[in-house]
Amino acid sequence: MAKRMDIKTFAKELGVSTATVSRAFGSAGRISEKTREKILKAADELGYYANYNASNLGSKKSGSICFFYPEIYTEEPDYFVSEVILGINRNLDHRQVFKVTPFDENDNRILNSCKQQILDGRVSGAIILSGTKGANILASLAEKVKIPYVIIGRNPKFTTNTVDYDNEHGAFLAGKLLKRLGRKKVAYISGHLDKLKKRGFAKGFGIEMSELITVRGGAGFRYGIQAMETLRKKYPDVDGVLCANDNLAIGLINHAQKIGVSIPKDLSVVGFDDIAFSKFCNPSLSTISLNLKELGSAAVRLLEKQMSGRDKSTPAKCENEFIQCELIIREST
Amino acid sequence: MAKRMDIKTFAKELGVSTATVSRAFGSAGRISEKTREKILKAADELGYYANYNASNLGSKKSGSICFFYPEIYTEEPDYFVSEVILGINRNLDHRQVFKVTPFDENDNRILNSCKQQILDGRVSGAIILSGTKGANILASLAEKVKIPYVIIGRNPKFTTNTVDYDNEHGAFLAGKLLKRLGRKKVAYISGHLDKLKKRGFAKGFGIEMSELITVRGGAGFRYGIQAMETLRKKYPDVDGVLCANDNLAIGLINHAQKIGVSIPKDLSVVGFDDIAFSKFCNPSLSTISLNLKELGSAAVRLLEKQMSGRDKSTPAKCENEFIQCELIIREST
DNA sequence: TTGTAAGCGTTATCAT
DNA sequence: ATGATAACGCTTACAA
Repeated sequence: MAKRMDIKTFAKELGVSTATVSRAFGSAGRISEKTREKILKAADELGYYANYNASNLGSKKSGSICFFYPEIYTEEPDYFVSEVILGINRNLDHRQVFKVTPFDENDNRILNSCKQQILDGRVSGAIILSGTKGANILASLAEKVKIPYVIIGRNPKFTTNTVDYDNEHGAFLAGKLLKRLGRKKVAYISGHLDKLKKRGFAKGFGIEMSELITVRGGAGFRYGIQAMETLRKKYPDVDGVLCANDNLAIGLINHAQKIGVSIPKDLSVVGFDDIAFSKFCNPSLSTISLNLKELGSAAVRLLEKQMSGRDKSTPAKCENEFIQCELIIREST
Repeated sequence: MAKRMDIKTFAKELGVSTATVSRAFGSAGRISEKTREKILKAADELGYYANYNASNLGSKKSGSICFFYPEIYTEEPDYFVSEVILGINRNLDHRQVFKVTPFDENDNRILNSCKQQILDGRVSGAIILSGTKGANILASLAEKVKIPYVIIGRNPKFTTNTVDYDNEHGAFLAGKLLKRLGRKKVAYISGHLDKLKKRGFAKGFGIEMSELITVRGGAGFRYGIQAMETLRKKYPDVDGVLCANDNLAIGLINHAQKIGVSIPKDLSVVGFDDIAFSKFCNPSLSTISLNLKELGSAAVRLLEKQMSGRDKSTPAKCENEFIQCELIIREST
């Protein structure tokens, strides 16, 4: 890094003290509007900026807002996450620095690096996408070091500061829909957070969970293709499916069309998440909308509530936000 | 933040000096393997971590690798960017902290915040997605403060440390394809970085640029729908299009099908970028592949070359990387 | 409202 | 190989 002007030489240049300069940039007052303006103007001209690390060290304040999420897609971008990020970004005060950090469940080096970020003061607020062990570890850590954090997704270990949505109810709606459409035999294509989805789906369709056919899916289009293959070979009489996520559904539909299975005539397909693409596939995808962007927005609201209503030692505990699932009926059912 | 153990008390606890503790975590040697191990073990047990800001301040080293990109999609996630990020993430040494920072061309507050991040030492290496004024500003800044940076995309103002790809040639391939398919009249649906694409497209199809019909598109599905409307109303005889990006193409195809235009019979559609989804639409999308992930990987390679082969005051100038465009023929042509 | 100076928790320089 | 200590560049009592 190039050497930059420091506060001392800048202050000397202006004939004021370093304290005054510092105050000009802060929001604590204790400075006349006139000198503040003078200093800000001079800073702009002379190119003075406070050193970030020094500033944080001095004030004992720290870092940026950080979004931690498990990286489960490796070949394709995770559209779910992309849209949540969109929601976060749009609602975050843009003076806040926002950092996006994927972590790999199975790579301890990466997970440790995330842990350390929380521990060493780089993160002043964390948004954590739930659903994996790693997420739990990070959330516990945030709790322990008492930084504001919010968890997206239900998590039995954390009952406060979460943004929740009801996978079970969403899947229930899907099951009910397929029943109403007169489908005879349904299957669930698994992926992520399957337990609740299966339960809801079976209930909605009016069968026991034990009767529900489950086909292994995954995360990403290709798993949808595989699942469709399995379906054809092992369960040719299935005429309705719920997929654990939209990508899976899109891959499945794609392959169905290739092998001459007509959607929705032969097979009704319901996705999960409602990513932006779902509206633009052909056939467009019926799906359970999780209101992804709203999920991100709510997380930010919760985080900011904690950061503001806060005695300096402990972040406030906030009530949870709840995001309603919706059934979006399009052409694939 | 909760108060944590600092290096002094930790060192005292162990009966060593703070310097020794510091060395145990660093890589500069000057410490016996035995004491290092002892210290690392104790740190783990007692929960000691170096404070990030203090550490950076002391060493005059700074921050993280940062990816700056202009946020042009607001309603939908930017899939182009998502895939580039994937490429970056996969190739970055995971000890590096990676920060993703969208900026808004038109919001000076955000742009300033980015500038400040570069200036105040938070960023130790920048990857900048080119194509906008803001990108130029940030790149100039990086150049000025002498941090390693790489620019993705051609930029006449920066002739070194760039990862380049040839939009013009890609579009040329698209034009040639449509010609070969016997299409009579083509149009270009605009979006981003249009000039070179138009030139290449016209050349490939064998017409003058002035003869090329251009329909206003944008970024995002919805603009594809609009463009298809325009096409129908104003240019019903167009039988082949190149869209500036895949989203545009997908939206266009979607609407075409709704209004009874058969793809590719009535209209051949070529996209640009080759996002993951293009393979899974129906019809699947013929497109110019920019090898998005490879773009990210190359950027990291270049950045690391600068950071390693570096005398301490100035990052090395590195040769550019060049990523080949490819024509991917699928069902939409 | 402003200045002085004591931290903030490291790293790096010199000794030893 | 280790220890003492002066930076590092800022913030914030405390004084004026």
